[in-house]
Amino acid sequence: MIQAKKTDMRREAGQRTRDGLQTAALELLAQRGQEGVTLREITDRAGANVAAVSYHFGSLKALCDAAIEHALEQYLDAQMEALDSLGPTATLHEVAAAFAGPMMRAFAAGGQDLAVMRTVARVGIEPPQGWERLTGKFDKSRRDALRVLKPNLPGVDEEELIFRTRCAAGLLNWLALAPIGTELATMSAEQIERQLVPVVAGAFRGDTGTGG
Amino acid sequence: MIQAKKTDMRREAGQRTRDGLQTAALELLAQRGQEGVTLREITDRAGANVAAVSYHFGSLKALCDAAIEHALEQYLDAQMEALDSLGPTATLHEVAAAFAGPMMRAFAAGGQDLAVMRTVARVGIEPPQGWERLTGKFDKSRRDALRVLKPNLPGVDEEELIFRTRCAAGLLNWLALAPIGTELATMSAEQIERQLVPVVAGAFRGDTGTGG
DNA sequence: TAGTAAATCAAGCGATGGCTTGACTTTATG
DNA sequence: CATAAAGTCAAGCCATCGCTTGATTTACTA
Repeated sequence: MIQAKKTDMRREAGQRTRDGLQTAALELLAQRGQEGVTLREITDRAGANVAAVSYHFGSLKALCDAAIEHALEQYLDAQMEALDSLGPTATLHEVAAAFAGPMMRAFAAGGQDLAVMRTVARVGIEPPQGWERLTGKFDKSRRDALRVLKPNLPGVDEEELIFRTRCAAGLLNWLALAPIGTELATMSAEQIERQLVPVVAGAFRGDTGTGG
Repeated sequence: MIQAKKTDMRREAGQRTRDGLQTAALELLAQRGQEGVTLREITDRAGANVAAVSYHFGSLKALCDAAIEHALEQYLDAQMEALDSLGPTATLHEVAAAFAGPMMRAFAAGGQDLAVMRTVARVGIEPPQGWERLTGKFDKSRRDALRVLKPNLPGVDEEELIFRTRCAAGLLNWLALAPIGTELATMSAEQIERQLVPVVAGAFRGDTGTGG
């Protein structure tokens, strides 16, 4: 009989192995980057055999690509959602809080969420070659930031606004990777926000030294 | 006879090999980090034999440590000199320009100077274990920055000032490593300064959203 | 119960890594 | 010239890397 879908234990176990491999890969990518990840360390961590990577993903690189792409998508979606939820009268401080929100929440949460951020940050330094698939999301994220930024900084032309947005994003990425990030991870969400948001907002606003 | 010091060709050639190895190591460290550096690529680039590294430095790690320490010292010295040359009435904009000066000059100069900056930035993410020898210089650099920063930001307590200084340093490091840095490297020194200094100064100043 | 496909496993292959070795060349010294 | 020190070199050792293979286990199907 067809019996439609009684849970197939084989496929379920396979999915569990796949997820375990991807999770282990994400953690190693977060703490050591693409060059510091080895097949055997991933499989040890996931409790799987070395051949499982080839079987489920085809190659180590394909597994890392999958983990990276998932992490990037997760981050960009969270940031776009935060920016889109801002009203048209949002202050620069609120824009900065939304922009840095996903990163700050990851610091407070730790664990997998923080691993996602660290992986995303590493990709910002060493972009894998097949990441053009996400170019559209990157563009939308930047457009969202510019849209909510412009009303607050009418005197700054778009080129500089783009530069400052990239600087702010880079600063957040740096915090995720550098030792200072592990210090932040021990603070409360409120403490993080109180210290970090003014810095991001200040970077957006800029200080030309000419305007009193 | 004693003959004091007639140039010993053997020692001179050895020094040339040592310098070539260290330079090649620095370039590879700058573009691939500590994990992406191989003995054979260094020796190929330097035109030396693989055994030369063991002979002159003891190990690959010792060579990398020497190259990293030299780069760190070069950067910290340049930044401290820039900060020390500021008068007591320096504006926040001038402080930011001095703080970011060595990095901006390296972007404009490219080549070895930029490799030094990239290596320093990488160390900020993956600190080697034997770098406690330079702790004193790091401390002095931070104290210098705080000294020239305080008069401009009397309302900000020291803890936040330290945080903002680390953020600003992190931002500069990020620019050195991320793709945006290669874009900066194609701009003139004036263009770089005009875009970057306001961002750094803004990060120092902060924006709490409470002060109009 | 026999058959089958999904998944797992131990073992090993070829390539590459850091490092060592012993012979060789070069240069200064008596 | 003979000796010794400083440096360079080709070759190889051993570990680890990504990946493959053929056998085996597991869970569903007819």
